[in-house]
Amino acid sequence: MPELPEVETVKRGLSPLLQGQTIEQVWHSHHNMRHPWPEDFDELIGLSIVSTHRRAKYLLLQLSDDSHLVFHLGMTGVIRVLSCEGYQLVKHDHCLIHFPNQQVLVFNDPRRFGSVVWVKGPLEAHPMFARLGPEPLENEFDATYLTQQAKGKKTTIKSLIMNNQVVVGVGNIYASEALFLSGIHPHRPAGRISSRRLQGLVDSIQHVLKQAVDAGGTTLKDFRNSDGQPGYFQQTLNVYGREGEKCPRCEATISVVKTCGRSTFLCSKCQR
DNA sequence: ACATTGACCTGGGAGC
DNA sequence: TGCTCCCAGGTCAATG
Repeated sequence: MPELPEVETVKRGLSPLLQGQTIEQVWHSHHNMRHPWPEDFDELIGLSIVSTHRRAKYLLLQLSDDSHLVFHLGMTGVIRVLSCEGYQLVKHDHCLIHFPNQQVLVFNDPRRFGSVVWVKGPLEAHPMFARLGPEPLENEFDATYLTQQAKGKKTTIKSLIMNNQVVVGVGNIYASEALFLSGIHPHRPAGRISSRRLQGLVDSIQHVLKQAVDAGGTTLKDFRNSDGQPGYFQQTLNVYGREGEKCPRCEATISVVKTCGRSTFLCSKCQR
């Protein structure tokens, strides 16, 4: 289940394999993904990949005509670059991109929450990107900003930090973890938290995301990086998926509650 | 305008 | 063993 650190890990793995490669052949399945397949997909042929980037949970391939091929991994998407010699399609393969060096990019996604979109204009003008908030690891995301975003909001703090218009890349796992680290109860109304505590939350979000990036992402069920290797961050999760275990800070028991339809793990003694 | 819920989709695990 | 049910969660449309 890729969040920001997982997509960043994939990007770092793919970058040296893709940079400078020219697209020689493309194929996509006829299954519906989150977005329809580009009708002119074949016109990718002949373009080359200038650089790879990440914005929020989107993986961006900048092409030689200044367009971007955008991948979203959804919940279960995996992108790998393999030798195309003798490569045979496996179940849930949805997109192949062949390169002249006998390598092929393979996008496999069992649940089809992911997508591949070809954006030809400026990214920030595309509806998918137009309303995205700042990157959590960049300077724009700080206590002043979060305090301003939280002001007057009745929604829960967990819902606020998972809102892409407020800040991108914080999914269910890292939201639970950051709220634990900063001692804030996930159900607390966002507008009723002091800016001092929001500063702590910003620090926690950045800390947990940096740690996870350094560990190569979290592996829960599905995530594999571009080498097919799992991430190692799950070994350092404090509360996520640990219902019934003891809080690492106090001796209370970790519980799970539902917030906006998502499981939220917390220590109700440490988090107020 | 803001806040919350449901739909999308499949595989895996629990329970019987 | 095999069946059914439920859950996982990112995003956005629909609803409150």
